[in-house]
Amino acid sequence: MVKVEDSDQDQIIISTYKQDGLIFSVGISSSTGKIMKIFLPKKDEKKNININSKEYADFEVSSEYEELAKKISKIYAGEKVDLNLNILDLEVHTSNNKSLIKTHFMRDVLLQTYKIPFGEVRTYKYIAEKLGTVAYRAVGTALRKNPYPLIIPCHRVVKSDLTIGQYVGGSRMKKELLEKEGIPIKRNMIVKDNKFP
DNA sequence: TCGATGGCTTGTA
DNA sequence: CTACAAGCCATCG
Repeated sequence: MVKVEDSDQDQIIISTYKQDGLIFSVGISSSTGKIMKIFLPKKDEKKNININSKEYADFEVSSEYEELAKKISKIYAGEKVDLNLNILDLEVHTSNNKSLIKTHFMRDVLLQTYKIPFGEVRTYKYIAEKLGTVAYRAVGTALRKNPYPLIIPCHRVVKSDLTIGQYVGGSRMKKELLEKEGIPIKRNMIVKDNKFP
């Protein structure tokens, strides 16, 4: 039986925006126009391109979505930016395509995380319980692979003891993101207030 | 397919 | 307070 691997390998358009010495980039599917990947800011431009070429077989750099990349930089800066979910590709793809959502569990985790309001946090346990499971740890594993950091605010998910927890961009970046949203943190611990569920 | 591995949680010392 | 073990479950190779 012959398996066709590259039937849905469409072209990815990469747009970037530079701000304060940081490079923000976003990958859009040329066929659907939806976001396939948000890259956390990088300092090194060459590194940025290397990641793209490693990730995608076929991509081109274009300024077409520069405004979108700019919006993402604003989220990083701590501004409250509303971006609708329908600009993201949230379909479940069981193929071995990279940077896509492969399971319903992962999709559910991402959707639940999206609901966390600006300036608030929830725990991994909370997300799991909302999904009716005790797979606390698997929630973390799913968020680790979040293709849309900042838009899907996985930085707002913290540990049950209220310490920050891990983050793909490093726990320092996670802490800074939370502080920029006005969440009080002492050492590595969220200071509990009435915004906590 | 199955064991190893994780952005976790809880209990115990 | 810290440290560590056991439990849990989705994912990966």
